[in-house]
Amino acid sequence: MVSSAYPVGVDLEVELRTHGYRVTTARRVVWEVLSAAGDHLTAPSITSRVHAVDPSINGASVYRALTLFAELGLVRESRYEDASTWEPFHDDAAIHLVCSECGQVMHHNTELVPRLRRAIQVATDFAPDEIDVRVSGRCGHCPAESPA
Amino acid sequence: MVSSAYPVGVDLEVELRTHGYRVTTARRVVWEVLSAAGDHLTAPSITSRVHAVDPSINGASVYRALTLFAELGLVRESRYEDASTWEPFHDDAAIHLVCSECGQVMHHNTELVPRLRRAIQVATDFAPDEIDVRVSGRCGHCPAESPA
DNA sequence: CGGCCTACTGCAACTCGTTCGCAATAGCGT
DNA sequence: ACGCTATTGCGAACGAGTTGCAGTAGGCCG
Repeated sequence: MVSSAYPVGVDLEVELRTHGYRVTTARRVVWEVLSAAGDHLTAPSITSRVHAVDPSINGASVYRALTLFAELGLVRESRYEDASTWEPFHDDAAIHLVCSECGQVMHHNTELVPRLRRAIQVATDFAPDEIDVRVSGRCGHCPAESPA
Repeated sequence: MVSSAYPVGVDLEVELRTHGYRVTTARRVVWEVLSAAGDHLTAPSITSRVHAVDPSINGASVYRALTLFAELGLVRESRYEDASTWEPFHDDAAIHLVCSECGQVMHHNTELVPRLRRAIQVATDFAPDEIDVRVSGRCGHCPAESPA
C-alpha cells in the first residue's frame, strides 16, 4: 500500500529528444519498469525486471540508462543499507520511512522539511540544496502480525 | 571548522572487555583513527590512515573492527553518494550538511529532528527508530572565496 | 612468571555491484 | 532507403567488502 501516485506525466521520449538523446528500447523499458514500480528499486532488481520484459537488454545498458535519467533529473539515486536504489524523481518534502523488518520504503510528506531548510539557512552559513531524510523503524504491517 | 567535540569519553578497552572481546592492536589503531578524525571517513580512507600508523594491519581487520564497533554502538555507518562512511556515534538530533563542492561533512543540531520524530508517530503507523537527515549544498567556505 | 586456550589476525581467494573499451547495431534526419 | 553516429551488447576489469584457514598473540589460570 505504498503510494503509486507519481508524476507519471513525465514523457520520456520528449525528455530525451529535447536533450538530443535517442529514444531506444533499453531506455524505454527501464523507464517503464521504474514508473511501474513507482518506488525505490535497486539496480539489480531493475535489471531483472527489465530482463523479464526483454532479456536481450544488457545490464550495462540499464546502468547507463539510469545514469542518464539521473542526469536529466528524471530519477533520483539514493544509497540505503547495502545497495543503491533508484526511484522516479519527487520533491524532497517527502521523507523516506524504511522498515528494517520488511525493507519496504514508504514516503511521507511533512512541512517540517521546508522548515528545516529555512532553519539551516538561518542558523548556519550552509546553503542547502537537496534534503534527504530517511527514517528507519517499523512499518505498521510488521510488528505483531508475523506472516507465520 | 568542523566540531571535534565528540564523546571521546568512550573508553574502547572498557567497552571491549565488558562485552568479552579482546583489546588488540588493530582495534586500537582503528579506533584512534576514527576518533582523531572525529568525522565521516570512508572505509578505504580509514584503512589507509591505519596503514600510516601500522602497515602490518590488514584491510580485512579494519572492516572487522568497524563492524564490531558498529555492533557495540560505538560508530555509525552511513552510505553517501558513492561510499559508506563511518563516524563515532553521536545522537541523531545532529543532521549532516554535505558540501557538494569540497565534500566536507558538517554537523548541525536542531530540535526539528525530535519534532519530526513526533510528527511521524502522530501522522503514520510507522514506528521511527533512527532518523538520518542529510543535506547537500554548499558550505560557507566554498562559494566565493576560492582558494586561489 | 610461564603456558595454554582460543579469539583475532593476515593472507589470499572470492563475490558482487558497477564501469569501461570496442566492435556491431539501430535511431533518425535527409 | 542511406548514412552518420549515438547506443548497445559483450566481456573483461575494477573496487569495495567478505570469508576460510592456518598462524599469532591476548589474557586468564596455575
